[in-house]
Amino acid sequence: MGTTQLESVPEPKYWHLKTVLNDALDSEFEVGEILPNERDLAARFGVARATLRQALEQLELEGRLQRRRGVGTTVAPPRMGVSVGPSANAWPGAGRDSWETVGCVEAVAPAAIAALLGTGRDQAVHTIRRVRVMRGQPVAAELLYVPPASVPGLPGDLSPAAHAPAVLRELHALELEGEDRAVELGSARADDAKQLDRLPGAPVLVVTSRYYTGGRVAAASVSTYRADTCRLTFGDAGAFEVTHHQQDTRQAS
Amino acid sequence: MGTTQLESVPEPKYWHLKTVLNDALDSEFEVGEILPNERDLAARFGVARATLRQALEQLELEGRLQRRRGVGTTVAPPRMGVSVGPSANAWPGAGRDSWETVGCVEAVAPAAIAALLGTGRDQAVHTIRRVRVMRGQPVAAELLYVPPASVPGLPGDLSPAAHAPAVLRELHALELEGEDRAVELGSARADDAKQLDRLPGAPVLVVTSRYYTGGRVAAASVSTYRADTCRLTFGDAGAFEVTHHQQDTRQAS
DNA sequence: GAGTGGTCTAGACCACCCT
DNA sequence: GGGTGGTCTAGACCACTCC
Repeated sequence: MGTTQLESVPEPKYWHLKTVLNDALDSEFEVGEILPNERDLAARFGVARATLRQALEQLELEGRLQRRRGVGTTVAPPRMGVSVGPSANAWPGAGRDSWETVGCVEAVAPAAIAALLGTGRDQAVHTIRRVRVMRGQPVAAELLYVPPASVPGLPGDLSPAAHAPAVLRELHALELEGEDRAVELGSARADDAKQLDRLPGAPVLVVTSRYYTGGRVAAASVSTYRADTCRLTFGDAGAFEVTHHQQDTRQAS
Repeated sequence: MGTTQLESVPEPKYWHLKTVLNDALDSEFEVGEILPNERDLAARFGVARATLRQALEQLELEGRLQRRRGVGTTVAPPRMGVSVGPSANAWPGAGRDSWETVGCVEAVAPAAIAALLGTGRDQAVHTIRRVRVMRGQPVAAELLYVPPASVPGLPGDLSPAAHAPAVLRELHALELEGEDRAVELGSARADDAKQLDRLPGAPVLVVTSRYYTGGRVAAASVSTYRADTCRLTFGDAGAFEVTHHQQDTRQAS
């Protein structure tokens, strides 16, 4: 029959649009520059606004664009390398790590956290809420869980303001023996989104950490990183110093 | 004035829909069970199909659902814990790690990879394409780059079939001194998507690794993991053995 | 061919930011 | 108030899978 089936896979419009815009961002725009609004862009490319938005959403997911309601769409800077690896970090809150404590309560943790800690179901744990800031931007919201058993020397009468520092101080006095970590994709809950200056549902990288001492889990944390602006770095050798976008590091084989 | 402004923040429909569906998945469905089709679901909830799809997309992003064109929407099992940490892995390809080599060429790497390796711009490197399989499913597509300088003992006359094993064998003979790693969110390119059994643009976790020997970068890799089905684990203590979804580990403070 | 999810359209209104 | 992105609608057609 000899049916030549070249071009038999029509590329979706939004996909083609995305590559066109991606190339344009490289060649015709500077970081921080604002793009034309969505209605104009859609008209210029001859597509519906929803189709254009599909392309913009992907580019935002990949960290190429930043969109803010009421303001506009701007070209995003390269992602920040954020160290979450072992070594330098040591105990959470140690070192000058640009974390800000937002709140601290002693409450019963959800079942999944209790499983992480290996504590009983209904046991209260110290719960510290913190925000990580880099270059003036919030990059992560975290909940740090510390069972009372891990900080036996903690005074009983603590003002809310003194609570978190005291727990962290006691924690740092222990010897850190090891760390566990997991990363997965999630979407920002309303409270995290607010602290990350994003809308609810924004894509985030959820980092779950366990800190060991004496063969037991002394603390655990769940950190929610902005997926659009952050590249998480692990490893003893320190953060990458790469100035390229991840797309550039991938090619067909 | 005393204007009570309760409920002044109307939740988007798709967001409310998402939580309703999420709860229903926990209580009324089993893993692997197929949901009603999108048109029926939309009608049942009294919303447009596009609105329902927005909710389904988020749930798929969070690993709760799996959708396949022409088939339907099913309830996804909990994400697989995939170890990408140091230690056990050692050199890429060492150990019984369920990687399958798909191809191998010697070609000039893109500029970003050359920067990662610290090699010259136009230098050819061994490029090995591999796929990682777990529980019968492809979970990652990888490109492993090895400069010829790292494998000086490599024979010159290699058949395509013998190329990749020979490069890996030479690599494993070196002493691995350290590893660097970074994780960021991306969307699957067409070629990766095909090997991951997903559509182009599907969300992926891109892991960029550098392997050191003799104080230099001996190899580098870019691995593309399915974000919907994988939870990446790091750490010396081995993979987490958590059976909960990440949503369950997060709560308001 | 019937049924599924994926793409696309052309509109509308809303929430938010700025001036 | 005017402009931006965010949400929502009610349709249509396409690509794919399975019977």
